[in-house]
Amino acid sequence: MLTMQQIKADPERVIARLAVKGFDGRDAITRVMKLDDNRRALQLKNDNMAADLNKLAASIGAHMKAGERDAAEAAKAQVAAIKADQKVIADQLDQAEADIRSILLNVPNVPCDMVPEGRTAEDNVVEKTGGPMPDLPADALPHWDLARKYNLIDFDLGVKITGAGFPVYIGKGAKLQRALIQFFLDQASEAGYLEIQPPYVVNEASGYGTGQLPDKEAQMYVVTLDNLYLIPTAEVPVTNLYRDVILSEDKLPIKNCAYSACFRREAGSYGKDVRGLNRLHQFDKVEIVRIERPEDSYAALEEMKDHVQGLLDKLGLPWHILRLCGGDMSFTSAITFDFEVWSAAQKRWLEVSSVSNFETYQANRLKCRYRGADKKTRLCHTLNGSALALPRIMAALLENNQTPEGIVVPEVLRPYTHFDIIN
RNA sequence: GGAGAGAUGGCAGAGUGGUCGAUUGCGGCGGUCUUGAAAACCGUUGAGGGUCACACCUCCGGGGGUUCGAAUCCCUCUCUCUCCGCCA
Repeated sequence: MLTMQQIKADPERVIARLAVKGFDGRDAITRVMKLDDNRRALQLKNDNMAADLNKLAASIGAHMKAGERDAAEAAKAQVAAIKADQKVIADQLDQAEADIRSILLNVPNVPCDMVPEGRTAEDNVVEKTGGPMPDLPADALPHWDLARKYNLIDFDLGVKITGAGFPVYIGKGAKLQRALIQFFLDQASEAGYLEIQPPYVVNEASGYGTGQLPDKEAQMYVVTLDNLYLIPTAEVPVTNLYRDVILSEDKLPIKNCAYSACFRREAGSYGKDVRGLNRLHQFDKVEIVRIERPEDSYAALEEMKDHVQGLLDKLGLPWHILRLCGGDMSFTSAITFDFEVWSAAQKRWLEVSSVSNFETYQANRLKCRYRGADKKTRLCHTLNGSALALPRIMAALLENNQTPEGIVVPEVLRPYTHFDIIN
């Protein structure tokens, strides 16, 4: 959530930038500023009354000791009078704080200056393109047919034991998955990310920390008996490691990576969007997370983009980077770059990574701060990105690398798969 | 699942109604001493609100209550630990 400081620093700019996200924030921002003025006035009144009460309470003790019963009783009467008034003020103060919070929770993050205007995915800007475009024959198969042909993935078995969107990987399909995970983790380690193996289930507080709650509980699987949530991404447990902490500045930047299974309910899509591996309820992903000093976060973002691009280049996949327009960005992000790979048989781009800077938006809710050289505590910037999500990488690899002899495994994966072709 | 104990500052650990935002130790920071370091000694060291800066206010797991006054008493919730049972 936004901080009062950043709103008060330049409310007009905040309103103008929120409009880029298609969010009309004028009402919310003006109201929240008024409420905050009111809150400060109430706070002052409340504090002064509390100070008086403290003094009176102390004086009662002194009077009692001195045996001055009457003076003590008089002070008690005074206390009772002030307390009644203070109760009213305190209630108003609580209300003002609650109002501010509930407004701010519904205001999205402010997109940074680099974010282009636009409403939908159509308005995203292609920033960069790379990788070799495959030249497949007209009868090239989509990955779901390849998966069946080579017995790599069984979607029907998944339906039998769990339901749609829970594929079963078999044989070389399973090994290719494992190879990709290990490859991604090794690459991240090499780039200086500390590997974390987090729980796949988190508590309510963590859900709030990264913003899945209170809004998006419908997108998560919930273990109601224990009030726990299956993680939709490793971002949730890993980022929450830094909830309610004050880091010393020399600990920054923090660079973590984590493999996890990810669970998403994602109801509401259909057709070719959900065919095969395109959209699943359970999938695997390696995530990178960074905690940065504010002045370093945009350099970090570039580094993360380079890292993801490097992975795609090493796998030999054709990719492009989209700079998301305001309307297509997530609620919490200040800027997001999506990586898509070309799926040659489906003839469409598939999103495989999303790299974002949240600036202080997430850190504010998490209370993730650091202490600078001046001893002051400040909010960190948080960033994360997929590096990478497996299913669509798998889909593109299968489709793009199909040959009459079989599916060729990219060079970099062979040390992990121990085979170089699927046939 | 059964029984018991506990939750206090970065950590350890005192504190059972007022002088306690909290003894002490460790750790951190600054200094004295030293060529330098260690040791020793001295000082300092939680967070949030508020203020130009002070003052002042709040916070001893969360919430509620008793009291003029609560870390301390009562209720309640959550979590952790120990023992037993079950178990990869």
